[in-house]
Amino acid sequence: METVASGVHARVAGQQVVDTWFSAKPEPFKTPPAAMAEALNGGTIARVRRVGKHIVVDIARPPEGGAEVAPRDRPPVEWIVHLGMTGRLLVSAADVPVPPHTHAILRLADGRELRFVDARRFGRLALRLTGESFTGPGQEPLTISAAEFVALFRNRRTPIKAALLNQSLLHGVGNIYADEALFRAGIRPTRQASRLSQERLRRLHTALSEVLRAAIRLGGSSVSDYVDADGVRGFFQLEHRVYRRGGEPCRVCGISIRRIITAGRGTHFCPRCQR
DNA sequence: AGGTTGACCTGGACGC
DNA sequence: TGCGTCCAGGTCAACC
Repeated sequence: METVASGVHARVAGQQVVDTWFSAKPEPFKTPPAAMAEALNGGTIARVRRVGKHIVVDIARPPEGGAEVAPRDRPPVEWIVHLGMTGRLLVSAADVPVPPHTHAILRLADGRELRFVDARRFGRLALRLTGESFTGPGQEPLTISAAEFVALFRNRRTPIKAALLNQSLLHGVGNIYADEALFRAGIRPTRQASRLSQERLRRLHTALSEVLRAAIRLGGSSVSDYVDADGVRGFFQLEHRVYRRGGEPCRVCGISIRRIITAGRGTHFCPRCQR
């Protein structure tokens, strides 16, 4: 999400939205498409940023009314994009064919288009009109302190993997980075969070921060279809130690990586390196 | 209240 | 070719 947000920001910040189009599928829209169109048309993209797993597009809007009527200020809005599992946010020239499963198009003043494409329709689009800025449900994994991190998990009677994926605690850790951080911290994903020592929770805090920063540096993990705003894949998947490596040898000790289901998700770990 | 499970969707990979 | 099965960067509502 960080890679997508910074890439889209670099490409479209300052552009005016001259027209919008939305698909007829109901799933992607938490705000009705008509209301979204009304709020976005004529607005200017001030900034594109990441909040947890959400991408927030800040839209500044011109005053309402013309020469005859006294102009009325319109407050800025936030266009909230969640990519779900297969969502993409692409910036394309208008003559590039629109991919299948495109659900939203923002036509920009310079002729390019910002497109939201999502085959599985797990992604969501919404509009926020309220004054205060969107912060999301939990704490930011990249800025949380070690002490806050320990406090968040020390009383959770659930596998540490499930706790890491709980977005109301930490906002923005997904399945790949949960598995990779647990490997680097040497912690078995099934371990009850409340039974980990403060020392080990601190190690996990460090490992998570390092994994996320390394992934951002390499443009994200492209396991099957993740791409950035230009449709370019990331490279962090080449650094994965356990994710989707079930049956393959551990890069540290050589024994076979195991794949199990924890918290309803495919979970990968080394039985020797993670205790 | 906190924890766990299945449902929501489509498509790609693989086996027969 | 074609059909069935498993798998998937994530939430949610509905259960225990």
